[in-house]
Amino acid sequence: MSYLISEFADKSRVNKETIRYYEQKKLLQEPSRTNAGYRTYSDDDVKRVGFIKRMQELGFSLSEIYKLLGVVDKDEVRCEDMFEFVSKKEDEIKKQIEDLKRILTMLKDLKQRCPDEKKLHACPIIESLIEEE
Amino acid sequence: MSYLISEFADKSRVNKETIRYYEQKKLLQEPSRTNAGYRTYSDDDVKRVGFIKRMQELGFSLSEIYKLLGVVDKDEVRCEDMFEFVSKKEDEIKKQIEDLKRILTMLKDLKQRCPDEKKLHACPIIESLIEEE
DNA sequence: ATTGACCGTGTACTAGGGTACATGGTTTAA
DNA sequence: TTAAACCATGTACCCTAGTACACGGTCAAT
Repeated sequence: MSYLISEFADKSRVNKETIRYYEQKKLLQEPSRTNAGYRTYSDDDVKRVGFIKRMQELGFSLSEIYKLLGVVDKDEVRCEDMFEFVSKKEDEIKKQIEDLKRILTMLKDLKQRCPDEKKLHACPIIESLIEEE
Repeated sequence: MSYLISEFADKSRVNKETIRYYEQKKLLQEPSRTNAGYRTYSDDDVKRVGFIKRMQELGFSLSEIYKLLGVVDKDEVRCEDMFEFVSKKEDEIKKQIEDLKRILTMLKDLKQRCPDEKKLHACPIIESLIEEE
């Protein structure tokens, strides 16, 4: 099974420009080519894009995914590396959730204490955010 | 206490280019100037930049912060629909928290697949992310 | 033989949040 | 008075994660 770029992109559920972009960013290895120079791809490549997309959904940036793929490609995959990588991300996400909860509280306060414009102009929440050190 | 731009930027812990950028984006009002045309700033301006930075950390974009600063500046126009603005932001944040919690669950699931003695095994995280649905 | 649907490359564009630099004026100290 | 260390403006450039063209080659069918 060998695909040209459009079919490959469809199978991977991304645009073909994105495929070229991933190649440029070295997330995909240089593909083999037909005599005419057309890129050709395999089912393994489809899996690789799937991996990239899943990692993205988990909140990893392309450069983080690049690092991980580098490890995968070198076959130096130690479970420990991946475990640490995921653990670090977990901490990041936990912190983000805590921050968002704090804002939520602040927004609720703002709505309750300053239900109209007049009160807004002397809103103690904004004041306290400005004063805080 | 009046500062030239470099001292002000240092006190606010941002670059002086960022100060000019914020001025351009109307997050900072036009500063007063010396005879030579040099911008001068006060301690209140330092507090204002502090507010901007704190709000940014909490996930607000500069244009959202601009709107919120309308309260501080007692600007009727920017304060219009503040209640709706805050309500909308509240919903957004709630959704973000739900998304992040979902991701957190997924990350935890991934970690649970790791064997106890991590160095001895092929990584099940990579395997489960690379295999198709 | 020509049309249309592919493919290739390179470049430019998006938004958000800045950063860097070129060119020139001002202030301060030796 | 001249050099360093500021300041001004404007423009170009960086990143992220792509998207959109323009211009040209290739291939299959009519």
